[in-house]
Amino acid sequence: MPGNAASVRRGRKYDQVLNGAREIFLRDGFEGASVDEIARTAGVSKATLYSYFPDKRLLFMEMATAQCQAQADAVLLALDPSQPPRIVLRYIGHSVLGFLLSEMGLRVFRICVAEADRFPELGAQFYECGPVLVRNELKSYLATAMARGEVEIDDLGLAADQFIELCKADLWIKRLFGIRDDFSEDEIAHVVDAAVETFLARCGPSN
Amino acid sequence: MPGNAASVRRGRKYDQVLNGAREIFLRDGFEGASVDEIARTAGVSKATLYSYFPDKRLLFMEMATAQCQAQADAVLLALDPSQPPRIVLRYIGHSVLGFLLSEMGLRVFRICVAEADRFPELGAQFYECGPVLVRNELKSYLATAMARGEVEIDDLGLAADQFIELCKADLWIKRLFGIRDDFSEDEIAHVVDAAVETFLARCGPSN
DNA sequence: CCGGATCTAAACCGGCCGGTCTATGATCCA
DNA sequence: TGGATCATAGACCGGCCGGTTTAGATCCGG
Repeated sequence: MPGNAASVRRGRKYDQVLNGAREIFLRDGFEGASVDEIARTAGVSKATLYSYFPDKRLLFMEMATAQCQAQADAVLLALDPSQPPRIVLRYIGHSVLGFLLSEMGLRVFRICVAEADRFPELGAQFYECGPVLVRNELKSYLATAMARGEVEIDDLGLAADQFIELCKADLWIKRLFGIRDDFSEDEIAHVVDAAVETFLARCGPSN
Repeated sequence: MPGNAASVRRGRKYDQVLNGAREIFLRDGFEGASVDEIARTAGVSKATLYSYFPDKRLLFMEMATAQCQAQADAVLLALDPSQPPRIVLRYIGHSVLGFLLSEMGLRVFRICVAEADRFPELGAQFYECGPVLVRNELKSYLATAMARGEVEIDDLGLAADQFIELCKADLWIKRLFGIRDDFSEDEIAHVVDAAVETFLARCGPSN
């Protein structure tokens, strides 16, 4: 359930405030965003905003974790563990890259990374709500695939991490540092396919 | 040569200012760092600081790129291309992870990521001075190794990126989000070895 | 020992920010 | 209908920041 942090009130204007917060935080970052502008964008007075959220940081956390949850849930919903590795890995690769390369994924990641040391709960919460969920799902899929004899893996957790990392190759770092802004479906498919090939070369059935 | 940005003056106090800037920026981030404190730490008056660097952003860029250059150069210096893939890949893996997991590497990365969109030249410059150098060196090593028949690769650039990404698995994201602060040599060696194995499983000599 | 360049401390400026408070208006339920 | 709760606009506060300026100290080559 979404009630992560203490003393966040629910009520009629809750979503309204959160939407305004998302828009401004993602546009301007945590430090760059002004509470006045969030309130204005949300169509709410500053006093109202502060009656729902005790301070700026809690407001940001609530927004960021809601985004991650929604994203991770959407990915996991459509995953079919009965499919063979090539299919499932490609699906996960495209999902993960789709989020990481998207405007929202990029900005949430940037802000969480930037604020992680001045605001440690945020880093942990982001990690739990996003990367960990996908990683665990992939891990348990790999376990079932191994039970079917489709792959052969000793360290499931590390293997899952390796595959996720493989998917990021080239594209993600360029996006992160603004070298490139968007990528064709072909480019993404190329990287994902290469990730699948490399991954299965080590633990695939031919092994 | 270090003269990247326009209108940065050289002089007696140049390094002094840069050292103060490094200390405060890495401790507090870009927004968090105050120019007053940088000047104080550097043992220099604010007026002097502004006579060397036209503004805070240029000062930060100069500091960040100097750090990256130094780091990348140190790695590349000790690389011996005549060694076989397992040796060279392990060396590069340990070097890259050593930097990424270090206090300085972490902070430089965090700040550059955070400021990349409000400050696009910084993202590009960091990318060029750090990741790209290592990637290119690895790429050209892979080319020579392929000439010796030790590996078989069609897309050298993508392969280099894949290996770097494989090295990050598990450890780096935990460090980035503050889940863990330090890692044993054994943990690092385990991840690097797994990266080498996965990488060579696809393109190694047995293939 | 002089004179220009360099450095210094500290005051100063305009501006923005997070957060509080006040005084008024809307809503709702008994 | 009346009173309590909730929302509103916006003034207000203390504080910090990047950057400029001033007025004087210090250095150094000739």
